[in-house]
Amino acid sequence: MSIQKPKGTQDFLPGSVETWQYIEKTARDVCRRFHYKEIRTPIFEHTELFQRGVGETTDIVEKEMYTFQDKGERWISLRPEGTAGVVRAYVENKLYGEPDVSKLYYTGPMFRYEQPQAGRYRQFHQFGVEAFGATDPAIDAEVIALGYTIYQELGINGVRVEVNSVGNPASRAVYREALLGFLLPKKQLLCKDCQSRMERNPLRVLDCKVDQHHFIGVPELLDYLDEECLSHFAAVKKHLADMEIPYEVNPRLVRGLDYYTHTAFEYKAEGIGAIDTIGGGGRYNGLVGQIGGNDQPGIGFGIGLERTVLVLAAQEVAIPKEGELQVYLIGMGEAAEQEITKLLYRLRRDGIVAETDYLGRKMKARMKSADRFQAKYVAILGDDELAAGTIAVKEMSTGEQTPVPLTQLTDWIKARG
RNA sequence: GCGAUCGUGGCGAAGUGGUUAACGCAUCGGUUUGUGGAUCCGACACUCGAGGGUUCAAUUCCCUUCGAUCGCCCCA
Repeated sequence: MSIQKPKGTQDFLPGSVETWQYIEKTARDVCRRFHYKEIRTPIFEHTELFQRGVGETTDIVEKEMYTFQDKGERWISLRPEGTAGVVRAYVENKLYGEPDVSKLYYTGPMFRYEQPQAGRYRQFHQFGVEAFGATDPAIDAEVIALGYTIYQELGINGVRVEVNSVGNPASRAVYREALLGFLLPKKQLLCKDCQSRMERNPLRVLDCKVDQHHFIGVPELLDYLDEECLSHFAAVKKHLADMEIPYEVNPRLVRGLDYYTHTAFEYKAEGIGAIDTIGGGGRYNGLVGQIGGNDQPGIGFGIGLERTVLVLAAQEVAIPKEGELQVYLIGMGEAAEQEITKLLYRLRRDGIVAETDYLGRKMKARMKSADRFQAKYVAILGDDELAAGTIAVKEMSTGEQTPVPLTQLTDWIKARG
């Protein structure tokens, strides 16, 4: 039996990889204008980084990481998300010593051992940004706007931005108690999932899809935020409004990673199966300190690229094509073939996308190839042309054929486009 | 981790416990020994994800395993 790719991984073949390039190019360009710089960090890190950063009790760290011991008996994990590694690099390279806010972006593969389903893979890809060193709510809004702009410029419609504040650890602890006080008497009425959520992460109970009617009168997190949290959240919303970023406050938006404080947000889209979150992030003011740096605030998000691809496909967004074949060369006879080798290389160096036949096929088959490649022109060189020092150039869309001096082929193609 | 459905040539897709595994698309060749996108003719699966079992006989029945799709949990 031939070897198959590991479960939950994908090959990105020519024809679909262009979509990925389009997303990456667009995202990079938006980051450039927002003045974020790329950072590249290892795909694997010490396991401890994720235990400390993502949170020891999260599902991700508890049961979804690809963890192994290397030959030096170090515990290593493939990164399950992007933030922890960037924070580590920020601390290790003492970027906090720089006078300005560190505004970084990254893209690459992440790994989680999960059951694959629509929009979920074991190796998946994220594009993310992180901004360190500022607590100004304007940065929160900038980060949210950046992500929104990427979706806009990709040509995706109907992306919803949901925002919330999860407060600081102190106010969240108070809320947690109040919430449990409300839920405990109703515990038997709730679905099985919620009963187990109550123990592991009570805030997530509010996400429940079956039992919403039990939650009438439930205490809301926003009511438990202190003055500082509230004014920060208000300022974020003000900045979003100033930029005319459409957003909705979702008081029940809770994120799955432990490190979030204050601002939490998600980007949502319809039509890609059971999953609707295509990106998400938030502020993490305690994280840098936990990783071992001096305590700098930070905020960021991650965009799920597989999910973005699904949305682009669902909305039938046209992907701009690049590198289309301009000319297909055909040489008939030994002398002509020799000349084709030289001509082909010269065209390519001159910036023309050029191709020829390598299967020794007949004229008709070569024409078919050129047609399949959607070549703009076919240039045919035989004994007659060779003697005249020209090449017969056929424009495929019109069928019109003209002799062009061999030395002028590049200029002729460039002039005609 | 749990559940459902599925796995036949490059792709899509029929099929049956038993002599040659439909068909469509694509591909290749021919009709035209230097000209594509149309038509016609022809070629193209020692084999039905893998392993084992039942049977005189299995692609078709059973088990295991691998994978895919979708959903739950969780998340991007």
